[in-house]
Amino acid sequence: MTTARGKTAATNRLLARLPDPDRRRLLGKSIAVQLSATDVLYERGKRIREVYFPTGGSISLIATLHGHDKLQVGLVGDEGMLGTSLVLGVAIAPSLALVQDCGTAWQIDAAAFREELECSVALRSCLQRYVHVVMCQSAQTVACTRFHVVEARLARWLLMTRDRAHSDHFHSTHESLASILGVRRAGVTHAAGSLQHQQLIRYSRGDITVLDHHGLEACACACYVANQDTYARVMN
Amino acid sequence: MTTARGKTAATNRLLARLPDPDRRRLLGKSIAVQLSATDVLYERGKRIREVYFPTGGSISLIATLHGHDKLQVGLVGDEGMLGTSLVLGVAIAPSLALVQDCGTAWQIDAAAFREELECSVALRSCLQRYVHVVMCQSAQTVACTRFHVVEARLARWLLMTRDRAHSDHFHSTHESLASILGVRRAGVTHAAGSLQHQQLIRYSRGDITVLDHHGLEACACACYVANQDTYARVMN
DNA sequence: GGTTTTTCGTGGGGCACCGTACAGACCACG
DNA sequence: CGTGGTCTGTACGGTGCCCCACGAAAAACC
Repeated sequence: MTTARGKTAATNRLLARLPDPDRRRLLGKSIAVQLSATDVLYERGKRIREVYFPTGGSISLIATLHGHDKLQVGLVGDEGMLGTSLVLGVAIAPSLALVQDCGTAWQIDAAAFREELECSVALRSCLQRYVHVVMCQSAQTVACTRFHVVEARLARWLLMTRDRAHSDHFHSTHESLASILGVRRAGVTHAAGSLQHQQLIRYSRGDITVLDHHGLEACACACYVANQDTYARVMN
Repeated sequence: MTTARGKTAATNRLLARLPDPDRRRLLGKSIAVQLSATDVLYERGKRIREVYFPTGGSISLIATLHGHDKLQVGLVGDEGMLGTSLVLGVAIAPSLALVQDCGTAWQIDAAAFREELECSVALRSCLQRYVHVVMCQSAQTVACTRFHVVEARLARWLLMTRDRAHSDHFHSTHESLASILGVRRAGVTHAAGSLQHQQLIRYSRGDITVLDHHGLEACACACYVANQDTYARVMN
């Protein structure tokens, strides 16, 4: 309910878990960058040149099927990182990564990141655990996308984005939501209209406000809570 | 087309990539086990006690949604391994793993496996790459499950299982296929009937024979080839 | 201030698949 | 040889979403 505009010092939750020396050494090799909406950070199959630790905003991981259909397969904010492949020693991006909600991030050169991985046991351990979380969530998403109706999946997306925006207010049109959920634009209009009718959200021309996130949770599929649990269980 | 019943010395393709000394040391700590159909190797959320390197047969990774709906999210044979989580330092299984097609595997105690991971750079590198492959395939599966029709997904599954069985003949009822694909049993009957009508497969009471795998590939979604490409590209 | 662009609402016809149910065919077992 | 269990074929009404399309309203641009 709180809009959380307290502008807490921008941090990344993965980096926050590192011992001070390790984090400091990593940040020493990093630069703070601004991520603007629709920026393309990775393209599927292409080389990963930098990794990112978001400290605000969110990045969408998108799968494309032979050019036409698109679908979001992951959403990364300050709870995660971009470039998990490098943690596994592969410098190829598995999917398109584009900025959904503008924000900031720590950017590190791929080679420098690899060096740090070698040096820091804590970094390796932390990021490998995160990769595991991503794999679990990915499996969950397969089933979710198959079985759950658009309205529930939309509610889940709204909650996830809200968490990463640290705000009840963010931006996304029905059109882009359709591509995220892998449905028609009209399908989103219908589902969003229903949520608005239930007084759970309010939106107008791309401006979305979450009015009642508890109500939204009730509307969303259990995948939202399941993913949160996975993160908490594995990372602690 | 060849039934490949040549019973080539049972090997695991991941282990085959290791330098001789590393592989020998790992196998020294392993035992050969028989996997029987419907054996449960892992349960979601529970501790992983052993890892497996299949040398025959196939194991199904299954996501369950709040008890009811089931769906296969991965299929592992002699091209892969079970227990990828341990490669990431997590001893918790992300999904249910049960034997689909009986066969054999090398089994290694989790602790011993961890030791080997520490020792062998080649093992680490190889398995981390494999984890990356799994992540890519998982992303593909999300989109596939969302967009592709049952017949195409069934065809893909038949091809994948055929590859892992190293045979055009294997066993699975419409009922179990329904749970794998996340559709009704009647839906499988319909799709399988269509494939049989096209002379691509023949089946009877659970016995499935692939008659024309090139024709099946034409029927299957591009995800089959895409996953093969991913494996080849990343592992080489 | 008028025109274009973006965003959202809505409608009709169609398709893939669902839930359920029943019946025939084949196999195993006593 | 009969009986029961397993596996498969099929049918019917219903639903969620598709494709296509048109219209309205708000914002952006000149």
